[in-house]
Amino acid sequence: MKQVAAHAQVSIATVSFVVNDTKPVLPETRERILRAIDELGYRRNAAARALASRKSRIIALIYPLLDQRNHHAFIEGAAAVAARRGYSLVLWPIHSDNAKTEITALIQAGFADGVLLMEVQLEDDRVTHLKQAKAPFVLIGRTRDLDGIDYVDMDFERTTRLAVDDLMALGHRDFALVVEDLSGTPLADYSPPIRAEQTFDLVMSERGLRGHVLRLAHDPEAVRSLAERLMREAPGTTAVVSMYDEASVSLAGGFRHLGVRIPGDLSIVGIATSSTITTLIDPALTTYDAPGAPLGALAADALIDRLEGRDGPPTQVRITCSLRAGASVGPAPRDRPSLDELAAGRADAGS
Amino acid sequence: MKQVAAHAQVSIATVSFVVNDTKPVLPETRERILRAIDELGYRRNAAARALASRKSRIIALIYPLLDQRNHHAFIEGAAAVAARRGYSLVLWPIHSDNAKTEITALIQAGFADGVLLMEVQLEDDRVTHLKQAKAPFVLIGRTRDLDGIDYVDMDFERTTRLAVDDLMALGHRDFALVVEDLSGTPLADYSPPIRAEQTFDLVMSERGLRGHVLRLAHDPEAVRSLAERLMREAPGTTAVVSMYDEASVSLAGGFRHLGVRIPGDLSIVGIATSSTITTLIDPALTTYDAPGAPLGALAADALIDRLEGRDGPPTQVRITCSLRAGASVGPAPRDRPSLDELAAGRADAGS
DNA sequence: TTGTAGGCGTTATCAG
DNA sequence: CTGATAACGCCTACAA
Repeated sequence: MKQVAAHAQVSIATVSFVVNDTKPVLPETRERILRAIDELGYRRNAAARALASRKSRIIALIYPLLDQRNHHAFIEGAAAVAARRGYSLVLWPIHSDNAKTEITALIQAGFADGVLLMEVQLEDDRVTHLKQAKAPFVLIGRTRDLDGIDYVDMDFERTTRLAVDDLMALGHRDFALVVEDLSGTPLADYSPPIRAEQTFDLVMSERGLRGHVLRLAHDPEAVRSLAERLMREAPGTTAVVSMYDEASVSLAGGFRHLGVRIPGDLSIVGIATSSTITTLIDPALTTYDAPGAPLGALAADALIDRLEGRDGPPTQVRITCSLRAGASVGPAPRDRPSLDELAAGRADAGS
Repeated sequence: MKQVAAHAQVSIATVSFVVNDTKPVLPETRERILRAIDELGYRRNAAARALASRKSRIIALIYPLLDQRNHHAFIEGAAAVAARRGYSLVLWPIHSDNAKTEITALIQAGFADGVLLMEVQLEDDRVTHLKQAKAPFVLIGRTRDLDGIDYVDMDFERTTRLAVDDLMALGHRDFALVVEDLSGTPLADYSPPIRAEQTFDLVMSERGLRGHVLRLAHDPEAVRSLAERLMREAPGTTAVVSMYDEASVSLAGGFRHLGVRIPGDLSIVGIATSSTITTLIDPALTTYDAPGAPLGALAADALIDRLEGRDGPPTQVRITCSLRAGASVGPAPRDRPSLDELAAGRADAGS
């Protein structure tokens, strides 16, 4: 910086002013400085800057290591906004075991100015730590207590209703919902499946529909045999709403194998879908896609707003998943035999 | 730090010595200092430390945004090693468009001491930039020119041979290989599928086997119709080696639907498998799993070694994928009709 | 609009 | 083994 100042015949302070755009500088001086910067290939030192300004201009996205979800779209959305606003988004992998230490270290060391937290649980220790450390943060997802908390989230309630309504309009009356059963895992308190299930139950009773819930542990064998299970537990089902992408794959494949036609005999839709695997299902799954990129962008914007001193009411946004047409949905079949009879019949024909 | 020094009645220098373990300190003084640190809840400031020592103790894993691969295991391996050795691993999302700017910024700004680079292409601009910026780096994957370069990689050659050999031992003589066709994408020059294909061709001719290669673009329709395509192009195939997880899912599902029994009529194995989706295939896919965690760990270790001044020959490691048994492999069928005849026969029976 | 100068919190060198 | 103290590179009142 000294060299740049000398080269442009100004003081080092002036260089700082143009580099940070923090004070007005005559166009010609600015020009001279920029040229000097360019010629000398100068880049400001992040550590020194952070030390002097007490701001790192880094936002940390706490990156859940225990988890196999697909966060790509979300990260992209957040990274784009961060870049546009002069921040760096950094993914900080932490184990939930030592969350406390790592989070306070992250903040107290001044490494990050603020935090984006994903895979939020209804009661989430990390949120407590973040509050204690007085770190600005924005949740992706929701805790039970949302008072004064910035968050962005998918609107699972509306998405669930939307999916059911669309299927109802096609004449379906017998529903099943597939959700992950996370009890016993570190994500036991993760709310999306819980909320989807509650909404589903509610809608079913409101509309006088039949609804069966399939909670499915993250266990290959359980997932693989899902079609058989549905057939057994709710053979009258004509429409399945699945919030578990891998299960959707298995379900479609399993029924196809059993001779149940999709969507002729059974309609399937995915909700809150984030993996591309569903496009590979045959027929391609109709989904209500998770709005990953917009959520990431909103979260980053909200956080940076806070960092830059915007106060006011918390950002609390929910986005409904949007429909991506596939070929797995059709009108409710008339007088279709139960799924097990159907499968048995087709099996006879095929033997 | 001043407060801690006062509280423990030593100089601030001494505090630094115990905090960094950089000079011998009397056990009792150290004890006093540690206690003071604890009582005051002191944590050293990352920026100041980086500024004074000219080291950030951060290693950046350049995180490919364009890509949907599953890097979880790898990241976990690297993060664990980094933590153990007192470094922070940070994932730095960059678009390949402005790779040059972002990489030099990352290094010149002193943000990271070194870089881990994944999804390496045979000719990779980012490597050039890294060299220019004189940044210590370790590749996960390989460039064409490896002279003096630290890298860790999967051994696709040996893995491919291994898979073929195991299938040969079961009597298979008619092979097909499924690889991603990345031409026309930003990853066009990504070497794993290229090398697997070359090895496959080589092994086939060495052993006098029949081998058919299916290059498959990342296109839902193409993936979905894979079984039909194989049936058409290489109806004599009895064993498929797939390096494309999504395609494996589609293939297994497709053949099951066509009445081709797995593994009775056709064996399928996955190689370099990194997603858990293959466990959901029915029957569960037999795979040679990508050694993500060990590779990540090795890469991080190699990088930190460099950062800490170990010189000597470059780390150049290749790890072969290890077998995870599934139920998709069996002995070669005797006198099996061609796949299309088989499917036609079963379809007749079923209609 | 620009310059001066005092930190920012640590590390590291050099004495003691 | 411990203590002073000069950097580290930049930001930011405060002056001019």
